[in-house]
Amino acid sequence: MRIATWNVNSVTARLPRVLGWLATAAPDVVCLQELKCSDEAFPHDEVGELGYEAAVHGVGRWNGVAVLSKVGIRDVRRGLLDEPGYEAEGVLLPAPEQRAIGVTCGGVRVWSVYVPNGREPGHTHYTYKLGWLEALRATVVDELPAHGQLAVLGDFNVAPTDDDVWDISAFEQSTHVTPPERQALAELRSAGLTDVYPRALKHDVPFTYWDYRQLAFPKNRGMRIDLAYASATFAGAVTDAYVDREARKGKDPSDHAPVVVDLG
DNA sequence: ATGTCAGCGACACGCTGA
Repeated sequence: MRIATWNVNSVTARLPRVLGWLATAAPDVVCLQELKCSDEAFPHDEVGELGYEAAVHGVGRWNGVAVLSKVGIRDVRRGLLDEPGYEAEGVLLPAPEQRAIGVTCGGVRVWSVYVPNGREPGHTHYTYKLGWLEALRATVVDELPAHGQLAVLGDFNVAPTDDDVWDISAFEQSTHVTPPERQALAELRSAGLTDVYPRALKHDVPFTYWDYRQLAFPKNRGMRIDLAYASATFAGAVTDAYVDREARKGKDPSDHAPVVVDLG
């Protein structure tokens, strides 16, 4: 079974690229992030023509996650256990955002997640990010006993080590690399998950994200922030994993490339 | 050679978030 994750930066703006990639890469299950569309506006018919059912958690404009599957969809769970909302300047948004969806596909439990960006260390959004990662950990702890093969895939907005960014000296005072963010990932792994490290098809580090600005992609100024965190049973079944950096090239790409994981 | 993009409100482009 082939399982992939891709932050598409608007499924509406990216639809031709997404459909083309689904047709060629032919994953059985795909986790998408940053849909920027509602469940009703999601292109269910278009992905359906390629054989996918879709479970969607989105509301429009920002965020939004989905799981597409050719091998069935069961037990859909929208949002995390006790998921925090974003509190800006003392004002708590009325409900959690659309950043996590859990689905069982062909016997594999899959979560598609879009971790909050954090904006800058010390910002209320940064505190929210750390709290959100803790709710993700609690959700994994809640689900792991009932599921052998389980994986959390998505845009984690954290680079696990200094080697996962193009130049650590460019990230002073930045989110994505701070010790508390990395500690939150370490606690997630301690709950029983393994970082499935993809092959680099070019260069020496399998980056998954390159900023649109300043020629970051041609200069390979990237980051590895799209991750697959897998249970022991899932990780033990992995036969291959790679970043499809071809999907970052050409006209109207997302700023993220898909991560593809093959299970034997 | 290239030096950001998407959605929104409102109908032109500035604002927000990434």
